[in-house]
Amino acid sequence: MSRGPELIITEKDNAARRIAEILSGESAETDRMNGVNVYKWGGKRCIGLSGHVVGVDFPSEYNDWRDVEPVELISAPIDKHPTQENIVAALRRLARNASAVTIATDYDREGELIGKEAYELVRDVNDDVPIDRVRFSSITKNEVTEAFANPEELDFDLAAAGEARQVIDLIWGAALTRFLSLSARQLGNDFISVGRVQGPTLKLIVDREREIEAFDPQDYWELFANLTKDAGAGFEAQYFYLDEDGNEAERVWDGDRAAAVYDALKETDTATADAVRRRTRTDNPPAPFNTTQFIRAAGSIGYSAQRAMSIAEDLYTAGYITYPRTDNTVYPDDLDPRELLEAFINNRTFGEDAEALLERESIEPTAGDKETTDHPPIHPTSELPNRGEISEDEWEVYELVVRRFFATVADAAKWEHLRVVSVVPDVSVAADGGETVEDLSLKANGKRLLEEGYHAVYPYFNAGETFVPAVEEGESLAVSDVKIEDKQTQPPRRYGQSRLIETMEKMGVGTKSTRHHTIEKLYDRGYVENDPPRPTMLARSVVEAAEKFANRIVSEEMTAQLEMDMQAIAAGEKGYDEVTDESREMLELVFDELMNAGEEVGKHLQQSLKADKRLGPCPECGEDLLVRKSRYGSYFVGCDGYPDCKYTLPLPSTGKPLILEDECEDHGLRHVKMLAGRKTFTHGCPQCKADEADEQEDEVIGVCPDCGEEHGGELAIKQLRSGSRLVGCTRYPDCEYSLPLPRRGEIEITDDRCEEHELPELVIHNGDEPWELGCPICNYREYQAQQVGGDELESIKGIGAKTAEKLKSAGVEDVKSLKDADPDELAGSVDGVGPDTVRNWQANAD
DNA sequence: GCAAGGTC
Repeated sequence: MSRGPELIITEKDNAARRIAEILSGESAETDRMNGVNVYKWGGKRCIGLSGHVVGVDFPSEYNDWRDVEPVELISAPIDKHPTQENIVAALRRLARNASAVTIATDYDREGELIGKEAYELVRDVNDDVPIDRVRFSSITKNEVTEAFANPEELDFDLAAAGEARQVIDLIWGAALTRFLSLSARQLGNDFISVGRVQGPTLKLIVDREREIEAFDPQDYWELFANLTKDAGAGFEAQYFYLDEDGNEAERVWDGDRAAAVYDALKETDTATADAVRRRTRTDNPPAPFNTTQFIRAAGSIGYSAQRAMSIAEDLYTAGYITYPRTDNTVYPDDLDPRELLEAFINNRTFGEDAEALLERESIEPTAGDKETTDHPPIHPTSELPNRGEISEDEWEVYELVVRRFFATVADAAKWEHLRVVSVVPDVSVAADGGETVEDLSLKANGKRLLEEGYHAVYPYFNAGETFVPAVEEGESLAVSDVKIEDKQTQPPRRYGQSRLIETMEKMGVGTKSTRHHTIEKLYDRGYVENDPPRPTMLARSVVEAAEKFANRIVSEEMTAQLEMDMQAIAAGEKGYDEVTDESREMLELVFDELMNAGEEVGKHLQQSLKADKRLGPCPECGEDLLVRKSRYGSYFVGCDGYPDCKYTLPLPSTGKPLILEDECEDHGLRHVKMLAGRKTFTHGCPQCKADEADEQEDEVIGVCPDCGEEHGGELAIKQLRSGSRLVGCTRYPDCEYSLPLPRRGEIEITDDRCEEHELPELVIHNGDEPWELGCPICNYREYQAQQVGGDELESIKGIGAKTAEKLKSAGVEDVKSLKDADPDELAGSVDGVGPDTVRNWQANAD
């Protein structure tokens, strides 16, 4: 047995650092090995992996999609190989002479598998070192020391359950993806993918679109009247009746009847308050954040799922919030809410709220339904960021997390609901050729916030009140302002990103760490566009093909079945081989059907791909004009009749084109929008844009500074056929001098001239405020000067204007000198900055 | 160049 150090292996660097701190009593030092952090103290070494450091895949001879029949993948061998070479190498080096190894990966199924992967890597280089496993549900002193005092064994059955999932996902995903891609001849970047998680997610979106299309809107009417008590304030009440089942209904489906009730109400002066009901309702504070609910809340303040998670990950890495990937909605016992609140009392933004919360005698946090053992619900840590140090977006998300924590320890709110039903008795209603005498009912629901409770600290929920005055039963109310609104039933709404993630969670599809990635993947694959995501024709085709031949891959059943099998493997009731063999057999059956349908499926997919690019008829030959991509990566409009028809139209050079539903009335072409993040804009009909440019004469405004003297080139305002405008040389393409101009607005050429460049000052008229752009050369120079250069401190994540100022006064002027600085030394000379923060900046600068 | 799952 070797007498080397004892090695501890965690799932990620962050956990390694914290565990080392706890076990060493903060005396651990950081070493770098192959670019990986290794924490060392006494005879111990602690290294963090990066999740899975090995991956499963087919051997390289299966790499060529055209050489291998997709069906062959079902029985192909599967290899495990390192995917994070440097970490694997460091781990091997440390393991070789370790005297003991402890696996301390996350306490969940995937963590057990990651632990087994580490186990195998250790065993490769060290046959006899004892390997333990420790389990703890949060990285705190008590839990960690307790766990390390009572080490356990690795659970190989649980890890095997995870391995079965890996293999089944790989085989089904790879074989079917290759089959669809090959059949539609979509190889390279534009392959057509399916998988156990993306399949059902895409089907959700496609199914909803089918419902929307099949929806048959129904007309109905709603009636309202204003009721007034004495001379007091009026309130709105809505007409209702009892339907066949005796339920209250507000929608009137018969137009004649609606009109008759309207006429009758208009003739009415007074109604009588018939039933007044007052109720107090408790409005409990929300449960702690898990990933899904966090994404949902961030969505309600305008962040996409992807963006919200990316910000949360940054806040986590910086140490301001806990781990953002969690299913847990119950705070662990070791979280002392009082202590955490105290960390906020001196903060400008949160201090008052924290103090108010602390003033109460008891603090009882809320709890959700799910309690897991790997990570706590998302909550702020006791380390607070300076507002100026993080970006606006980061601050907004951070505030959301802080306030959610506040809400979970705040009091319930109390509402008073007041319902007033008023009746207009014995009204004659003339409809359907007859006349009836009936009582017309009007109802109003008011609500008033009696106790603000958690709303005081958590303003993200609607706490709006509806006013209805105190009315006594039998009281007489004046009727006025009778209104009738004609409406239509609406189709179901498309899933937004956060609703999609919630639904995936409910179906048990994907995990807290992957759901937002899956949605992003659907965008990347060209299956959905826009936000909320809308399916393309390709997506429908893929779902249709799958429904017909491989329904499992688009059904949530596959995950449900897999989950059961994994539990059986973990419980020792089923074997890994049994489960994977069964799955292989099922896929064989799928391919029995699929093999004969390749051509048909491929044709259908190709038609849909074309439909997704179709703009409308070619003016020269009548075939379809399609959005195409040039060899150089730019987009243009070309004819499907190519090479017989060579008609083309240009598209703007920025962004990725999205074909809109609107169609140009003149040319029958769909409008185009260019997606380019913040610079997204609508291009419109490309034919109109080209025509405009053809009609527009270039307007000369001065002499070209590059070639004017030598060749007499002049500067002119030009409108290009691609829709963009610029100031360019009349000798183009011999002289390429150009300055950008805004895409929109009318350009006014004033009589004022710039003295330096002898060009007229320009004014852009777009909307209310004219924009004085000035001399185009000066304007461009200013614009360039404003762009933050690569050597500016502020280009580093985590450094805002204020911090940059402080750093400069400490003698750190640019990125290079920051990277060269000694963290401890620099931290000593800048207020409110610790050495770890400096290290973070240095890492971000790379 | 396929999946889904970790982590960054």
